[in-house]
Amino acid sequence: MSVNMRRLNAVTTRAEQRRQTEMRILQAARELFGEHGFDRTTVRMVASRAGSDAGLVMRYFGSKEQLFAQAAAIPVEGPIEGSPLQIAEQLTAALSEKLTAEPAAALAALRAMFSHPEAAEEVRKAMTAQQRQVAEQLPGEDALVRSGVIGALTLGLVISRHLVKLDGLDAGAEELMAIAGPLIEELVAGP
Amino acid sequence: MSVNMRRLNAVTTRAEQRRQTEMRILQAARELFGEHGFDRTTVRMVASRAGSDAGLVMRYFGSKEQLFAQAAAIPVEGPIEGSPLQIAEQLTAALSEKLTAEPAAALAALRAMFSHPEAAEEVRKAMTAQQRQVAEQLPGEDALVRSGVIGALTLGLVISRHLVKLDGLDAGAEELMAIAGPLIEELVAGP
DNA sequence: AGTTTCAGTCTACAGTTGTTGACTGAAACC
DNA sequence: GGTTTCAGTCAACAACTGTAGACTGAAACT
Repeated sequence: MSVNMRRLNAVTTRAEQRRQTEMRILQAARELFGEHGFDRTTVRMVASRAGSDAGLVMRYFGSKEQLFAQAAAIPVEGPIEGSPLQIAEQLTAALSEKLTAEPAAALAALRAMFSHPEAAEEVRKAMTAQQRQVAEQLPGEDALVRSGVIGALTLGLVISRHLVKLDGLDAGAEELMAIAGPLIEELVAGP
Repeated sequence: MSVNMRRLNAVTTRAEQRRQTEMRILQAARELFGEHGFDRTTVRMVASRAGSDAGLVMRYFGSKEQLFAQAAAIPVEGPIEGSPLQIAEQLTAALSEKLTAEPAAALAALRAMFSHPEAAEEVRKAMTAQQRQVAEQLPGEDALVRSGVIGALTLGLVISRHLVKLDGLDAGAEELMAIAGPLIEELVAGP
């Protein structure tokens, strides 16, 4: 009982304290990058919201770029496969989730895409990968174009709802899906 | 013949020289704002590409903000009206034009929208106005939502094509319209 | 011809930013 | 108990930015 034993009244050990601080910084970064984009978010702002210090942010994450990379990492989406009908179901389910989910992290990546070339490239890669995979399983000559339109529709809906806050798109997710769902089915089925 | 007569060998008068310089600056601003967004574009970059000087840009346009406002002004779109069939036609025509047109100015506005709050508000206003106007003429209970989805689809297509450069969306505008057109018709018609 | 205007250039300033390094105190170890 | 480690703080720097103002020379006017 030599190591790690002095945790009697100390509520948090040192390693855990650090982990918590890192998480607070990362969360603050996600929020701020999502609200103001990469360029308008300063390291000092992040540190301040996290109740921390700019120097510490640098030490823990290396640079603002690396902090951003961790904060706005695009979650990898599972493969979409099956019969056209199943594909349509999975696509609408994915869209529904994107419209419902807490938008902080996704917004950070989307915002950055418009001012931060590397982020744009990453979004492009993520979208292209999924789009290609879907296209392979769609019937028809213009499968790639149609799956591209599906991606565009998804992107447009997410941006219009969470970023532009367009009138009407603040409707319930079910109502939106009732309208967007058939469009996706139609795009999956082809002409 | 006292005024404006010394234009013998002088290829350009002074007033015209100035107008040309202003135009060069404005064009350079459009290009650079479109390529790099508002924050990543510096007044010096604009001046340099225009073969001019940063101080001069300030004197002519007042501030970087005002320069941007002029460079990225959103072109006012004509009203859309008529029978649902005519509306669908006008909407598809508008989309087709947005997919074909030179994207510099539009990109500047779009890029800025995600990092520049005032620009975001302006885009929101422009989109909302058109969307409301369209919604008024659509049948059905959920007209506003459907016209919102039309806006989202349009936005998503423009962004995916010009900014993300998504695979498949680099197809000819006709091919794209052959796919997107029916979707718009369906959204206009309602359930 | 002499004076005024003004397009264009150059220099400087004040504020902000990312980033670094020295310092401090308490927890972790022997 | 004494030493080491390390999370957290503070102050400073170098680069860059928007912006202002003084200056220059030639065109425009009388």
